[in-house]
Amino acid sequence: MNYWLMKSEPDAFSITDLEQRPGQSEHWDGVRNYQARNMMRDDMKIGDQVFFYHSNCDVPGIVGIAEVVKESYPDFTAFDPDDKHFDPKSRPDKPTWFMVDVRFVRKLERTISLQELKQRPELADLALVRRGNRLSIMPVSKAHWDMILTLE
DNA sequence: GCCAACGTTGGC
DNA sequence: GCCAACGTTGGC
Repeated sequence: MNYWLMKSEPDAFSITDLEQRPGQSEHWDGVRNYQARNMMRDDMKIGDQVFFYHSNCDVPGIVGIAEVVKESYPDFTAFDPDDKHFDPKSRPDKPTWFMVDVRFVRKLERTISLQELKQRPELADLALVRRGNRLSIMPVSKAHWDMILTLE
């Protein structure tokens, strides 16, 4: 089993939004970065655990846990000219962009803030806290996953 | 709102 | 293939 962290702006889609979706699951559309796409397309498997991270907000940090429930398939929002994430280069017969479905598992008892994660020497090589990192999806080692949960 | 740190685009 | 210009991300 693999572990991941996925960023979302809570104004656009929050952990509470996921919790309130029918079946508490949602497709993770809109990823338009090749590195992130490759991880979704090639490496994210059913049952993988995901830290749900709120970015671009008052207190950026990890707020909950989700789980992969459907492996990669074409991101159909790329085909829709009216969609914010429309990409004319991605065609249904040859899609550029992919997504997975995730399901709500639980909220953390409290937000584990980015500031707090940065202060932990054990997490110094966690991709999230590395300088200049902007990846919206990144792998988390089991050791880091377990360590982060002890902070809860 | 600012701006650093990227990634992408396109002229050459 | 290089690289300047531009757009985006996301913390602060």
